[in-house]
Amino acid sequence: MPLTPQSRNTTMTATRAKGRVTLADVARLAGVSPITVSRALRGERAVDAELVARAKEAAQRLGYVPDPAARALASRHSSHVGVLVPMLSNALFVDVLEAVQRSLRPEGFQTLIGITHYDAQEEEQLLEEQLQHRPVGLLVTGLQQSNRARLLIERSGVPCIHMMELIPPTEPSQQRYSVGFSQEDAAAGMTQHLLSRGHTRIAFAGAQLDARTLQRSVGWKRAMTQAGLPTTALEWLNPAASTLALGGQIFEQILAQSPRPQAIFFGNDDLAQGALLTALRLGLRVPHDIAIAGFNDLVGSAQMLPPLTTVRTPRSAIGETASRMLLALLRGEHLPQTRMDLGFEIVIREST
Amino acid sequence: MPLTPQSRNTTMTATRAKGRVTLADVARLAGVSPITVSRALRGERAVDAELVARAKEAAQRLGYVPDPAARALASRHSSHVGVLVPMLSNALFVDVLEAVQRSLRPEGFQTLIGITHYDAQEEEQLLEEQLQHRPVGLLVTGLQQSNRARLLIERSGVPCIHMMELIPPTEPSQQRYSVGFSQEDAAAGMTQHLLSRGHTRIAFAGAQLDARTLQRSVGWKRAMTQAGLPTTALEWLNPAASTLALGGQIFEQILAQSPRPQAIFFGNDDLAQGALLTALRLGLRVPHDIAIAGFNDLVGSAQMLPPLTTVRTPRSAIGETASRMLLALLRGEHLPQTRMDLGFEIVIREST
DNA sequence: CTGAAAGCGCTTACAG
DNA sequence: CTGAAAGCGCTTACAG
Repeated sequence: MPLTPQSRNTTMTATRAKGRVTLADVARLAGVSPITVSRALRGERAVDAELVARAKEAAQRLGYVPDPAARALASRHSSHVGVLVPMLSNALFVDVLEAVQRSLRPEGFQTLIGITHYDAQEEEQLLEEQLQHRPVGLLVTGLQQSNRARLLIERSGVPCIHMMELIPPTEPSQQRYSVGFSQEDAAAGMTQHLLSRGHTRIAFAGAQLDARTLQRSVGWKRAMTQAGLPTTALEWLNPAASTLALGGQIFEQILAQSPRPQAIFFGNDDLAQGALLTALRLGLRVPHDIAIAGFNDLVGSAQMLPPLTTVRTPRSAIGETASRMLLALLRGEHLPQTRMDLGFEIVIREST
Repeated sequence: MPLTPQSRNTTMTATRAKGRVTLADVARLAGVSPITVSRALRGERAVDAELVARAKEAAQRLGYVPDPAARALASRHSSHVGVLVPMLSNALFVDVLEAVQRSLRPEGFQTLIGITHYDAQEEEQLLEEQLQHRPVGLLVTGLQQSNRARLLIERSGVPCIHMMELIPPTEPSQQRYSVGFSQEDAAAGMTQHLLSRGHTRIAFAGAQLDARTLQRSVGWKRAMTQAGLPTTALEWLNPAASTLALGGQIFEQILAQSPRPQAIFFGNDDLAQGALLTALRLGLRVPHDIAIAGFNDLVGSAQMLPPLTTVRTPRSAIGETASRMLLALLRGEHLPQTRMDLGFEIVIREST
């Protein structure tokens, strides 16, 4: 007779069929009621220390593992946290995700990762799917959710932390949390650095044209205007995805313009890296012939030729802080700050 | 009186409290039993066409959404698929993940992503966590799981597809599925290309030293040996993570050796890219002074100076095929092939 | 501080 | 082809 899962059960008497060790099994062994075991294992207070010890030992002995589905059904919420990021090919978000998982996993939460591809429709769809799983929390990128998405979040009652951007201090802070930095200030800061080098014709080139890239262009424009400089014909916006190859193309387009800008500030490092490589190919000397700056300090930027001046953004800290805020919220704590500005750093290397 | 979730319920009469629309609500509206609605909605056969229509309409009208937790509890399996990848900072796996999600989401499956950091212990841990969620399937990277991990998978009875590497044809194909290509053959192929260029001192440089990198070194060695060439003092293995910066360092180390190799085959593109940039900095002409080849055809390799010769690996196809195999398995289909060789392509650009 | 009862929202056998 | 019963494995009120 083959040893099927069924036949195996015949050898087990006290424990239930199906193989799985349940709370009832643990309770029986510990000599207490299942509810007490449940409370003991979850560390709920108001359980006698000795019973806790007995329950834990019994659970250990039987190799008991709580069933997340049963738990979710009974408690009306799962151990999932939904995370929405635009795209993993942007290394930025890989760092955010890493930090989120590193913070959430030890606390027993599973991350549900949704990739929106910078598409509000898809984000809405993903949100809907994630919400079906009754997550305990939501970590979303940016503030530009569609109206329906916003409504879905609100009505779900699930706490939501927005990452990367900051909710304007003017907004009445009602349940909306954000962790990030001012994209606009960071871009203005980089522009000021370029201005301090004596450049006056500073171009801004952005791709993808997501909200954050646009905010960076606003920061650039602000710094230019404050310096009394024109920005006309210096802004290069391309809706295509941000890549090395596109950076090279945009760079060549800009070079064809006359008068040629003295510096180009790219809205993301991959564009700047592509420009740097193209400059090398064309025999242009950076920064002597033209200065190049990037944004985000992505992998490879320090290895470029010359090494790229860029803005270092705190994405790991953002992922970690967002997770910590969520965790605090789940413990029922009140957050002293609903808006966490983690700042940025201008990293001056040799390309400017 | 404030409108709390509780008080809101008083306005609803027919439907249940708690707000959530349940199967029972749909059944009531459709005038059939809940089981019939359940079967109709899941597309289970053996339900009268008219009742199916009525059930679906009622579900639609009420905005019914099945509860995954209840479903999982009753059916003993969730809608989750566990996916294990080593690291997202290796762009390779971002492509795999993209493809997996693109294939699985439309079928109603949620992806549980675990990042192992190339650590067998962590993989084991992640596996254990994922298995608690009773996934319907597992997609894991490579074949080198720890014994305990292997046991966990086996005993769970959850179908598992291994990605990237191929299970040796000699292994009795019992329940183990694999999709990938021969890392060894691919490396041997690249080495042959280098040999065809007339090089005889061809070095191999690998980092991270995961199983696949090591298989590539074996392929390189095989091709060299077959060509009657020595490999002594030509193999450079570094356990550190594979990065542009490390590639540059290894490159300089190799250059210090004499006689200097005529070509270097890097086990991953990021290393090769770092070498290329360092060559540029040192004023070495590639491939004239030294030829450089990579592996994987990662983003940026085509933009390098000179563009990098490399092996294009079918990671999107791997993710997609693995998903499709899993889907077929879940439908109870028998897979004609338990081992899918998706091949590779030697992409010759200007660096060799 | 502890427990008996009820129920979370589905699906799985089992009848008919 | 359809349904009444039972149960999946927990936790939430509610008592004591």
